Amino acid sequence: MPNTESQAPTNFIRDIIAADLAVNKNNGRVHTRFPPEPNGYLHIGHAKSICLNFGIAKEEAGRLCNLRFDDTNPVTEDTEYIESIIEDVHWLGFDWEDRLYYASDYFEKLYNYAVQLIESGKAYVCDLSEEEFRPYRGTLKEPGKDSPCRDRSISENLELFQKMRAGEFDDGAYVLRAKINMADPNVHMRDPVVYRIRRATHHRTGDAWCIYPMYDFAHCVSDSIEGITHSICTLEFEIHRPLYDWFLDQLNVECHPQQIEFARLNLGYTMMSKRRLLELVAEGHVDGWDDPRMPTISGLRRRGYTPAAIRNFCERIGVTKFNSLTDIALLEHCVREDLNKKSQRVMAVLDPLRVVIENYPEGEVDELDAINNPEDPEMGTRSVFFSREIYIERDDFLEDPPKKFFRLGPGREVRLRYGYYITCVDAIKDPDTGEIVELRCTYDPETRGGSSPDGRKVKGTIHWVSVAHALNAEVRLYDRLFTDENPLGSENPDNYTDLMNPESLTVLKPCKVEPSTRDAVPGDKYQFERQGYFCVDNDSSPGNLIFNRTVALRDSWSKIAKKQ
RNA sequence: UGCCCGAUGGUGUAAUGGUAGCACAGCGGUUUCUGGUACCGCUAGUCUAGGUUCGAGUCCUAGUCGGGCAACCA
Repeated sequence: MPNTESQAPTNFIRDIIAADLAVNKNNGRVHTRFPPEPNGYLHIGHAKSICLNFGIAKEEAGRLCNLRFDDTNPVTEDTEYIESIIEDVHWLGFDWEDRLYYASDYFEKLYNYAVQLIESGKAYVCDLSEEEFRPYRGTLKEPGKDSPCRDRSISENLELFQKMRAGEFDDGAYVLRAKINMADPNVHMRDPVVYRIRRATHHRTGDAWCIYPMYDFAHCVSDSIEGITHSICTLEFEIHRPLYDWFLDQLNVECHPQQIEFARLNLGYTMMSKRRLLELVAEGHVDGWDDPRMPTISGLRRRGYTPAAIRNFCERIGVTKFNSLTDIALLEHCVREDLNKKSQRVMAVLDPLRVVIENYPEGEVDELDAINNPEDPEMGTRSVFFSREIYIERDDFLEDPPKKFFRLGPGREVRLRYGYYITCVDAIKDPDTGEIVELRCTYDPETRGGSSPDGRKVKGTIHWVSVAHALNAEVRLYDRLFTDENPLGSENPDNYTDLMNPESLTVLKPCKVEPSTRDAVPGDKYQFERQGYFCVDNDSSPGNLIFNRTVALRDSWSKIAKKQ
């Protein structure tokens, strides 16, 4: 079935696949894979790759996409990351059926392929240490020179490699190198390391191995083993492609996938480096991988983003080979668009100002009808409770309202959403600070439900919550994590923590929310009318409601106010 | 002075030799019991110089600018 969510725009990778299909390459098969290393949590940049790889597979029946963990470096990898990655890819809405693989599953095969390489004289065991080898590698401009071990006999290489596996040498004492060309202008082709000795307990194979294959060898062979047709990766691997092809050519395998590179996602005011993200977590600059300010999938989930919004974003940004910096406003647009259609509306007062309706009888309660979602009548209606004392938003009242301010002011009339028209008759101030502590208003009983029999118009409608019925809640407002659009793009990328936004988190407490949210559970999403989309946080509980602001509503008043 | 890749409005992208289009952002308007949504309109672009062609964003040449590459990381 074609993708019904949106007609996916074409891109150069789809074009390549279409061209391959046209000449019946791979017998018409299309098989991709998403190959994360389990050394960190997935971020929105990985979502781009996931949507691309799984998206291509989803396009037509018979196409497949594997999930494969590229777990060849036990030092940095962990099962915690495996679990989070599996959860995140599923949450995004993709499925690999029974094709969950690990490069570590192929360790034995990989070893045998390495032996094959040695036997054909294409690899040798080198006893130069990392440091000793450095001068042999040459520079970007100058060729390297051959290792003294380069001409070791095949039988000796075989024996040494076997002993490497058997644990007879110290870490780093020997490596297996591909015998390619020390003068190649591409430094990755200058006899790259294929296997290194590393006594580290692997999260899946334990201590079964003390030698581990390098990426360039493990990755192409793993792709080949799985019958991958199109091996899609990011631009920084472009320079590795000749090596990818070299290994598969030497090994004479039946499946030789085509590596295709695309530009990774860069998003403004955040960063996509797993290493840097890990630092933010480890150094306590954020609350964890799922801190709602993080660009991780788990952070976005906790923030209230939906899988559909993220998938849609990934479609819209396109796929090219050009390094770009995507405007965060596009991501925000995508969540608003999705949440607007789906969210239950509710009234919540974030910065409460008490209002007494002087002519409303004490002790009386009115039950009013409110629409749950004007975008979706099927979501029905609910009751909101009105009484003599209510809270309104502090910034919905101005003592000296400027032009075009449609809300409350002395002597002004506004509509309470789904309620009555009220007119402000007095503003009571704290005698010491001058701060307004309470408003005195009157209501027009004829305007119940929000319209007047005489047809008079009010320009403003404001949200409110009955004091007697309001629930207390904590509300967490989030802003961009960095003050710089490209925090790692400065001259000194190491100082990125200097660029962190001290106001990225604002906690509001106590806020006043409608009683209909009483039983809200983590993950529940609401639109707080006139304010934004909010999501119940993981820390929330029935007696202690906590909401995260996913994204604010578009606010044209703030633009007008700024201009004045 | 090495190798690889790239260049289209402010941003992200489309146009496969034939009217430079879409989305976001910005600006203006209509509708509205959310200053939301929806709808309408406006602003704004082919890195430069040559060449091929009836015709070039697209092909060729030269230049300019940007990114990547020298881990026993992926």
